[in-house]
Amino acid sequence: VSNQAAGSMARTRNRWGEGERLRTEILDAASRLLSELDDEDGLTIRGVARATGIAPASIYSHFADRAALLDGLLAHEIQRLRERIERAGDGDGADPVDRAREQLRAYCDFAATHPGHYRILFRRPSEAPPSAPSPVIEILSLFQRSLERAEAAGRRLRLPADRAAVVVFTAAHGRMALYQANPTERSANKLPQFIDELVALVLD
Amino acid sequence: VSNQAAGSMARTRNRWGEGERLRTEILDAASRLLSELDDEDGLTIRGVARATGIAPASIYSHFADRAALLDGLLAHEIQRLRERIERAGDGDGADPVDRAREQLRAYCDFAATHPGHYRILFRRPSEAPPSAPSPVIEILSLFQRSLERAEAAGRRLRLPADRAAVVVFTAAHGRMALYQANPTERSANKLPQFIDELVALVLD
DNA sequence: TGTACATCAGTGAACGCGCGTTCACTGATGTAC
DNA sequence: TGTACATCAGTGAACGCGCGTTCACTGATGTAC
Repeated sequence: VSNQAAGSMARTRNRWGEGERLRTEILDAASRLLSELDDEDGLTIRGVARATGIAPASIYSHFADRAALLDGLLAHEIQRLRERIERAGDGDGADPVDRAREQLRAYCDFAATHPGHYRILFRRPSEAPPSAPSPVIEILSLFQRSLERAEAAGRRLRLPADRAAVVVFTAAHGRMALYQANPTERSANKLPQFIDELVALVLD
Repeated sequence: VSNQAAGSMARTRNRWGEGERLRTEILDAASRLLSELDDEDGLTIRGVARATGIAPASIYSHFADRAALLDGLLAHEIQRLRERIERAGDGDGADPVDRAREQLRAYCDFAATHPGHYRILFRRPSEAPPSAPSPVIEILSLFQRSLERAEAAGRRLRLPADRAAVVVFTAAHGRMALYQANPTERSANKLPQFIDELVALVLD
């Protein structure tokens, strides 16, 4: 049974004690919607309810309000991206620099193929105090750890690993933001070259 | 006479033949609004009209619709930023690398102090065909020219100037986007260091 | 010089719409005795 | 085993709101004769 279809498709309600499953269904539907709209403005309570196949009021059993829904979606997407990057770094090739490069590729690939999901990652959660670190910092840490492993394996960096990670991560993000503002095929083709140059720049 | 005040302040209408002046007033009011909201969602026809001190219908004499208004605002802000960067590069210090660094500083400073204006720069204009270059490319070109001047003055780069410009610009943009998602004082204090590292990375 | 008319800058009221949120509810499934 | 009741998952209708856009208009300033 598919829930992604519009109106006519009836949803079978969850069984007793399984009400929490709807939370995941809502997030999945919102995620699907985000990939079509590629813009969080279109992510409305009513729109998500339509995409999930439920009544708008049903959202409120699982999220306090629209802001909480977007926060939940952000956490959902951050986790998806983190898993992808970690998997990309698990390659059996022993060279830690190659693995860091693979992680960078996974990051850029996610941004290129899921622009809507990517954009939401940089939202500041609404409930969090201004002092709390943005969730994207988690992603930055992944790159930092990879560079530290490369250093531990004897590769020399031109900057301390934490600073090099900031350069690599911000350049990748900036590049993808630029690509999203101007997604030409020519630009997409140059992405691998960009990644290679970026890694080469921080290596000694 | 100030137009920035709310309702009670009456606006004196422009004289015959000077109707075009309202266009600028609208863009200025929208720009002011953008710096308060730091979010383009809040930029509504009615909101801009309120900030300008005119009736919503009056916007339509100068902009076809809301999308055209946002396009006009984008062009307005791009020009402001370009002027700042060009002025920063006009320093009397002869060293072209110092001048490039100053331009980069001006760029980051604009992003840090005008987050709302900065964010709108990466909007894709609505009327433009998908093949048209995004207006931010203009800014990228400024950095490329600076690096080419440095090369012409005998400084060696680790990458061709056009590729180095992409790295420098995207890293700066990514860094500022990260800062906006997570604007801590600690992060702001490290900005000069980041800029220095970035310039050093592309130099041989 | 007067006067009829055109043009200009801008308005006020109304339209239909989709939104976030609330509230009393329904019907199925579990539990206590 | 039956039965009264509690709890669960989820609904339908309604609310008030601000939005983009349209339309016929107003009053001041210019121009033709």
